Amino acid sequence: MHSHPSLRESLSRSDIFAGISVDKLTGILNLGHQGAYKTGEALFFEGDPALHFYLVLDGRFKLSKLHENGKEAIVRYINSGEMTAAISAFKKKKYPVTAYAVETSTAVAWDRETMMEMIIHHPEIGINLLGMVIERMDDIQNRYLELQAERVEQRIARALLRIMKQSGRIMEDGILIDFRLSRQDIADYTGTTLFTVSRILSNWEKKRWVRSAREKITIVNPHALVAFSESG
Amino acid sequence: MHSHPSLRESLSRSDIFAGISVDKLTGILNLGHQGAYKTGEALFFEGDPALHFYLVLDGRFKLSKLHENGKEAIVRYINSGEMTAAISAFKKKKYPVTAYAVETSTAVAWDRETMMEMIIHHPEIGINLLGMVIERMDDIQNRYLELQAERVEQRIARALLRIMKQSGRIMEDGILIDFRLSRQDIADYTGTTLFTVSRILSNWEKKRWVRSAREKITIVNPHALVAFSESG
DNA sequence: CGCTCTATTGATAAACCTCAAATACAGTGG
DNA sequence: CCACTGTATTTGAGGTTTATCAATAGAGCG
Repeated sequence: MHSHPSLRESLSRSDIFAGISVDKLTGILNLGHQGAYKTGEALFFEGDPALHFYLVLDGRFKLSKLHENGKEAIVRYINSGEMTAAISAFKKKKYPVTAYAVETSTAVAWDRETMMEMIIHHPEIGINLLGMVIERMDDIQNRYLELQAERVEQRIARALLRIMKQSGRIMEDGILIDFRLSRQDIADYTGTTLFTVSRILSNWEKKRWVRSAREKITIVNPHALVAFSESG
Repeated sequence: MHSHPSLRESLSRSDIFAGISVDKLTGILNLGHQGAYKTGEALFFEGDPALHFYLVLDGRFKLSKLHENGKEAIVRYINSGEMTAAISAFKKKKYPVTAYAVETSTAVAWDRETMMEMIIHHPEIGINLLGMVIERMDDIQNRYLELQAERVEQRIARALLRIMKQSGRIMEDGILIDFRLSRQDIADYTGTTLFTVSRILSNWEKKRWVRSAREKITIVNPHALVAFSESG
């Protein structure tokens, strides 16, 4: 079957399926389910019974957790080419995890059993997955440490730099963060309030470190931000 | 080779090697390096060049990260039967991760290559590892959310309950946390200061929720703590 | 019995949240 | 093209939580 050639392209470019031969990829592909998602739509809710492993082909999702007191924490952004898994793939859990599309997006999904089959037949996939998860774990552990050890302003600096690295687009006047990112989003990502984010961004705007509009942020002076984020 | 029978016992009881046949286990064992660690000794520093995957046979370690400003965050405790990996198994990283023995402990270690070999030959191990890492990820993500969304007192309540579940020993007068746990440790685990922890524990002691001595804590009324941790 | 490490407690201050009110902006339908 | 409506954002005032600093007390160890 020679159906999805560009899709197969995406797969072989992803970290997870790197090094898997073309015919194997075709087989893997045929086991997955493709879907399209509009902004705000959920890729999965925690507890989704059927599909558990997702590869983002195009677009971007935000992975967030909702606390019972109403506060939301953005765990990470999942960009195209990246995978994510609903934790319930392995276990039921307390606070719901949800992946919302941040822009129009497409993704492929596999259910748990299929994925396990794939790993059994191609252990490299398991190793790649393991590497990915360990890397993410390291990321969240670092942010956990930063949340404990740093002040809000420093955390926001790091957040912007992280997001910039992943999703920045170079423009003449700086590096534009290439999707709708509100003050509230930044607050949820850094563990503060939209008010505090607003004040800090205003302050940075005066210093010409950033320029911002409604849900759009351009980093004008990344160097200054880096220096600040590292010195506190 | 019929050397370490009790060690093999430990392996087959661990989540990672569950379902692996006895002769395979013997082979796996012979590839690992055993070590003994006194309280305070490091199982690994991040960047340890040789050994990367560790199974705790006996005792307990604390996995912590040190921020450049001197603050320490305890990422989790690793109890006997549990595995942990130095992240540098896959990538170099910024803040050092270190695993310190909290009591006299023993562990087996495998290097990266050996572990990869094992996974290639026994993909179930890869799947088990993946499940373990995803579960830990879920744990740290939950704590990340709680750190953002909850007040100190609530976080300390949850911390004590978590640690109690993992390492509690039932006594006549309550559930004793069975290793040296200082106010500073609790502070590093919950993202606060030893002073605040001390005040809160004193307060709880008045309410008869806990009893505490130097580096020893007994939970007298777990029910009250649970109720408090869930209501805020 | 002195030394060192841990814990307690009080006073003070800083960082940040909360709430309120005003303003700016984007998209929509006429 | 414009008015309208619903968000997003800004900014200020005031309060709360929690960190910081200092000083003291207690526990274990050689």
